[in-house]
Amino acid sequence: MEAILRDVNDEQRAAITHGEGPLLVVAGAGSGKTRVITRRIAWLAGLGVAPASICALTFTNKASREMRERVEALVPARDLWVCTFHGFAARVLRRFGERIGYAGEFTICDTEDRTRLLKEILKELHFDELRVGEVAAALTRTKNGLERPGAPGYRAERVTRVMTLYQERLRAQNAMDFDDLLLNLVRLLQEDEEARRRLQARAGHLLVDEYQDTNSVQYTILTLLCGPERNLCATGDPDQSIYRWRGATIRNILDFERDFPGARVVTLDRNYRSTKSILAVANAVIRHNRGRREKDLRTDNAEGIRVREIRCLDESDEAIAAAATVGRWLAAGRPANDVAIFYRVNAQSRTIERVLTSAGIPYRIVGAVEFFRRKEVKDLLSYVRAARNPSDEIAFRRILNVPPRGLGERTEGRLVELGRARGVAARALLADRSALAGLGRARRALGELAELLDRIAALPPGDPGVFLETVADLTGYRSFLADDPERLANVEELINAAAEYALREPSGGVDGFLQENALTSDVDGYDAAAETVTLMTTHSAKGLEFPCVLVTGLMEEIFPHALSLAEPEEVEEERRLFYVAVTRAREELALLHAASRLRFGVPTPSLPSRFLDEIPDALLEVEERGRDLFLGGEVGETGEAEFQVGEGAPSFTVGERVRHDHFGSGRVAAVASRGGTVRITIDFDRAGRRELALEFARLTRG
DNA sequence: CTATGGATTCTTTTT
DNA sequence: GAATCCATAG
Repeated sequence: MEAILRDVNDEQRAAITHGEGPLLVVAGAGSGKTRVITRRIAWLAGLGVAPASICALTFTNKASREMRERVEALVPARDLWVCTFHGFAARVLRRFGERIGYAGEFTICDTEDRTRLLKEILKELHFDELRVGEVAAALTRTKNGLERPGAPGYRAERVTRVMTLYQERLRAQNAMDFDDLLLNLVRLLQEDEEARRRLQARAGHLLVDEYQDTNSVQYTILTLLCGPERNLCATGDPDQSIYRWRGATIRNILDFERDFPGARVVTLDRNYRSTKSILAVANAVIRHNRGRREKDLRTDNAEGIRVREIRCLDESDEAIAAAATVGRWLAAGRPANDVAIFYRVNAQSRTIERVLTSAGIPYRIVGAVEFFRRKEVKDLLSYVRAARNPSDEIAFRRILNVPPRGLGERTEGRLVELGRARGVAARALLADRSALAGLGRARRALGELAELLDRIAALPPGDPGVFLETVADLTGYRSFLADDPERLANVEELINAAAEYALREPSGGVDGFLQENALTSDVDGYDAAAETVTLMTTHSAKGLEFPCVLVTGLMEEIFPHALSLAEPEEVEEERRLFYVAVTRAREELALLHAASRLRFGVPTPSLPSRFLDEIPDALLEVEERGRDLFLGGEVGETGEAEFQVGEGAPSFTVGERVRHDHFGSGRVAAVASRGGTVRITIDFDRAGRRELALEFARLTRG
């Protein structure tokens, strides 16, 4: 018990040890919020609350994984539910789905599946004037209960028709999209009293992280789930609300006391993460949001070094500046995983990657081209889906002609048409010889496909690793990809991921694996042990912290993003996003922007972000870059970054005396090449032994 | 039916 | 610049 209350302040203690009834923890960035939640769970367990009646919900997989790990460090957490809202819904619906009309092995459709389906419907109905993106947006808005009443008109009517058809098609395939998961959970909780009672027991103590990001559907889930006991502990920070576009309403957190009368409210505003310099920047910027309760984060941490603003020429130059800054940190002896680089949109990562690669700086991207969304991975998984859920037409049509077996558009169209006419899934037709009679030459190939799918369907579903291995084998997918080693490697990685899942969740089986990866974008924590710089969007950075942070692309129309500029409220959300970025940093923070950027491939002048103007000059150390200031980097004729390291990095021999800007003088103990970089180990006279990246260390002899 | 190249369109952020 | 769509040749 003592461990649970070690190193906590009065407010944190109050939250951790709060008894029954609703509790709201308004927790500023870096104020120990996760610590409070995890210890509160441990505290409850210590009081004798059964772990099986504690349930902690988060928004991202990353957050739930971290929370689970940290709880496990305190108490045995096997029976505890720690998962995302969507994960929770999927798990529940897998068990109770048939009570609201879904078969057990329903399919979860991702964004790509949704886009495909919508596109097809638009084509079918000849609604050429509607764009997929527009309909998709309307769909989510509607499902999240935010569609404004709006003027009913010809266009809106058509959108509604598409949405209705979309929903029917999903239903017919025994499939749900992400939004349906939550909606169906609401339906289950509302309509099925027994299920509700059982789930309420499961959520005897309900904890929700990032409460400011809940939307109205999630809010409904929470109120239904926490039942009359109302043992709901919500934590959040209005200043970090960044999912308005997904329907999140700050109202939920602002109205907590009204929604849950008698709630206790604890405010944590002491920051334990960042230096004073960094917090000053964060406070200065967020102050510009209106309609916000005045609150500054305070800290007893050191002043620290000033936040750096780096003015660059263009995107390549910005990437070079980022690499050079990272290089300096590495050279100063920081491990690479101390460092994170943030950007506003995923597309920005490409340039940075290129430069980091040529600079030999190891990096890892969190959530970019998501592993489970890659073509080859989705193809193989579609075989599994089609075999496990015979109604899954999206999956079936995806693999119909992959690898190519002479079944083209025509055949696909006929199959679908025929299926619709008979009211069965296209795949079911394969079993029916007479149905195929009119299909001419394709019949033979279809027969073979039917046999293949039957064989897959007959495989034991217990071990997903073996299952996928066999699927890759039976489909001939490997030889199909024979001359594409990168994709082939992805296939192997998928099989590995399945095998790993089998070890982690022995009872999950291939269906559990399907479900998990539908809700996971990349192979998280895949090489967590590796010493690498982390690249990610600012959205994915929420909840994390790093000693050294670089925020790139601080230009108008990027950050804040162009699409947010029309609405003041959306600009405020961008500002909160920037606030999130800044408050991730513990010790060092650099803010980068460029005078020019590529827009649809055309160089376009760009202004520094308004957020930079909101920071008082005195808080920033400005680094101005120009052609002659490049630290070994140069913009080549192609506009590509060519990162060269000085005059060819000088070589040193073991035993030689060297000098370093920061660490002073010392003796070379070892030189080794690792992962494309030359690492040099030096015994410094005063700083002790350090391993540095030679190319960035800027060592001199003597 | 497939492969190809040229035209077109596109851009937030996540589950 | 890149991904996706579409028309045309093989």
